[in-house]
Amino acid sequence: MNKTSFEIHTSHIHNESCNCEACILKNMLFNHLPQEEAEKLCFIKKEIHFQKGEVIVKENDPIEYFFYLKNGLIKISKMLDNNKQFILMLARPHDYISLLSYFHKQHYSYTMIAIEESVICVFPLDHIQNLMISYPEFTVSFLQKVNKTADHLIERFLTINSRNLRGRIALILLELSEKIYHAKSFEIPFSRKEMSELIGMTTENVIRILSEFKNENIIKISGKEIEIVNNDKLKFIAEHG
Amino acid sequence: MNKTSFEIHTSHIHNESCNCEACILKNMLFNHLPQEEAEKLCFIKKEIHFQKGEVIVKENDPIEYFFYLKNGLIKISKMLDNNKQFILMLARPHDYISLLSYFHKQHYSYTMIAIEESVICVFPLDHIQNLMISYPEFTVSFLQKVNKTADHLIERFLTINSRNLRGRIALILLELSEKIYHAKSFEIPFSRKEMSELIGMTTENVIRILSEFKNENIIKISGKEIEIVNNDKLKFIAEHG
DNA sequence: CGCGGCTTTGATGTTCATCAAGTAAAGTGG
DNA sequence: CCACTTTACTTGATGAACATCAAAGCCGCG
Repeated sequence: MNKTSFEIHTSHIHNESCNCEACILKNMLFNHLPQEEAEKLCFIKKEIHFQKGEVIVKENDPIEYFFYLKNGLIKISKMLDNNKQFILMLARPHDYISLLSYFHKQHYSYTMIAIEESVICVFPLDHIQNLMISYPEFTVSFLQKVNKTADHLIERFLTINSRNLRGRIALILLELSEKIYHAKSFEIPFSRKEMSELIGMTTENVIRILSEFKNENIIKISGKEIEIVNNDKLKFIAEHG
Repeated sequence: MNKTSFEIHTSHIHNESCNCEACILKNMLFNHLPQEEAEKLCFIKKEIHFQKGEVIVKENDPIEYFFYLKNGLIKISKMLDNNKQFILMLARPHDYISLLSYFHKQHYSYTMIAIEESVICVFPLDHIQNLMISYPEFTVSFLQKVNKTADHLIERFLTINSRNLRGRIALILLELSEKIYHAKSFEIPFSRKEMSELIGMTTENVIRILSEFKNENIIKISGKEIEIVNNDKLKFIAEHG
């Protein structure tokens, strides 16, 4: 509980040859570092693999590394006072989700859990901090990323909060379809309970509304397999619901 | 509408002698600048005064200046899709609220309105940006501030959202009493309508619950004058309500 | 086979928004 | 300063949205 999950899961670490050009160099953040620093980073980094459901970091874990999501999908959540989880957002590669907690606290404010098989790249925290002092443009681009992530998170929160339950379910289905899977048919990557945590409602009502949508021929659904049949209607519900 | 309020209100600008030692030097942010840069900033800055209710910046205004709140109290809000305002947070001096929008967008994400007589200090944006490149520690301290503000905002949002209406009213009354005025008796700095926007409920219910608290001898209230009589009970409601 | 966790549906009750209507307060123009 | 208008505040009645409770089916696992 008071150690990072990184250490718990060291068996997952893969030390690979430095083949991250495709990742790092495409990345606007690292564009602000000279070639040699980028290569050094690439050499230093460790890749850690997580299976679906594995905890990457826990709320209140000490921050000991800097990391970012190379590929996969994770959920970022926070415990509420009533002992319920609330999922703040889903994060994909290049969302720089780790940034939200860094640099002003010693401990993570949020829990991050892989909801699909994911790979994160881990760097020594002090190395990144030194780079930030040496290359101010690098730091500024961090700042931009943090602001963008925070804005997105607040926007999402406000949007979900101003919708009724049907609207919320519609929103999350569209998010999965458009932002994550880019497809009308996909497998919902979480349980009904997780889905309820993602949008702040009860599990029963998630199920009820999914059934409604099914009966209204807006979706086809069986277990976690879902197909969006009437996309326009779903969009209408998401906006006006 | 497409100009910043700063320009609309130029009559408010006061060019004063540089007497901001008490403000800037006490400030951890500016500790990362050399003396001469801090003095230059102090000389460049313009102070702008706002009366209660005046708009400082509007959502979607272009960001043309860097500013921070020297003294006073402001509310930061955002328009929801249903055309209702939601107040994200109250900000006091040194909250660096302006930071939330900077550096990744050309326009403000939020509206900021003075709810008490307030003074902001305004700097040319490019000057600050140049300082950020020249003094990385300064930039890092910005990053810390932004993260802290974002964390606080999210925390507040989640807390309010997991309470029933009585709990929300109790929370905001305690926030005013403990964080803003440091007193059991104070004048509520906003209307019942604004209060409802601050905690996401209807005006009618704000009034209803204030009346309930009055009848239960938890508070004395008359117009905007309020006195917290039973602080423990209010705290209980805020935590368990 | 039996147990626990996840899912589903139905019945019930609470919480809260909405509507309506009236009072108080505050600004406006003559 | 007073009549007038507008805005803020207050209370009650009603209904809708949603949580909670209860019960049963399903499925994987030991």
